[in-house]
Amino acid sequence: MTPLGGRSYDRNVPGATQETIARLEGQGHRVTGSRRAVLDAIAGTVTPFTVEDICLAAPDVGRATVFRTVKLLQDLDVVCRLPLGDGGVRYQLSQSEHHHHLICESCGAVSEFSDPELDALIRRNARREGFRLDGHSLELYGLCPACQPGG
Amino acid sequence: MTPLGGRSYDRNVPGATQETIARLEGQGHRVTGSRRAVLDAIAGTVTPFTVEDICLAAPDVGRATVFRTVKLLQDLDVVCRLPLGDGGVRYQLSQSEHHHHLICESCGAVSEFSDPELDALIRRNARREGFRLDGHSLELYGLCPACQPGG
DNA sequence: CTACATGCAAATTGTTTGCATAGTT
DNA sequence: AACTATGCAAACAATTTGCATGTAG
Repeated sequence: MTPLGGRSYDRNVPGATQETIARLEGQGHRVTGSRRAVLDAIAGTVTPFTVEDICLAAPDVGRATVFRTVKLLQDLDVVCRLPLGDGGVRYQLSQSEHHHHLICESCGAVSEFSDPELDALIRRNARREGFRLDGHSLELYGLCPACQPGG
Repeated sequence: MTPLGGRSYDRNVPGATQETIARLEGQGHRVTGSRRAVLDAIAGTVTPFTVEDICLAAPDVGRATVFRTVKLLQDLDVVCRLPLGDGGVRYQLSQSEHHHHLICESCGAVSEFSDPELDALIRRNARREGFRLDGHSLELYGLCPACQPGG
């Protein structure tokens, strides 16, 4: 993937779309208008996004196609599914580095952070239980600075 | 769904049902036959369970009531929802201590662990980002000992 | 007796599939 | 031209809701 050394949150990098298109071609998938539209929608979305977000951002693409495309992107490891605590299904670009989510229960904002020390500790716990770790997800729920009383 | 063998946290403790009934009464909720049946079903289930599991174990209780009861138990903090990677929804008794989940992507087994050091690190990250932390969820995905090649 | 709980079925919501057609390569 | 992808609608699956009836307190 694009070696974006970029910021942790806000918008997805524009280059990601181009690179994904290259990957589609490389794997023998066709680069269609619908797929471009979905990729653009994803690139313009604050992570993490829902299928609904994409449908709104790419209104000319049918729902079924959005679902099919998101699934395809999952298979290509371009996006990954994010199991949120509220049961809602979200996706986000699979980024090179691990990050976790801070979810504001008041305004719904999602920001990200990463902490190598935390990841190391997680790996250690998995090892202790005899698990072969493939991935993990960590979400913190609370109030963002702007939503705190007196903040 | 393959039960996870040989661990200490396989079955739910019998006392939990009685305690939950006491809590229901204490909060002004009625203790009905359906609710008892659902609680018994949960008590007899290997964690984590699905709504379907309960419907099978308590066939005389209508589906809607099972959903309503599980939601009530969530509100009472008797059970908690588990966001699994495959999108399936499971629940389990909220255990006394804070814990995290190890989810086997092969057999679906879910085991638990807790690590105060990890929790402390999580709190520190939230503080650094200015978040007022209310809760968090952490799931690790991988292969359990039994499902590892050569394991 | 009164209000809350239940069951059933209809209504929602979220996701997948069948099929004829449009679009890529 | 060959074959894949799309859109639409119907099919599904999971969960919620309206309402008349049952029942715990």
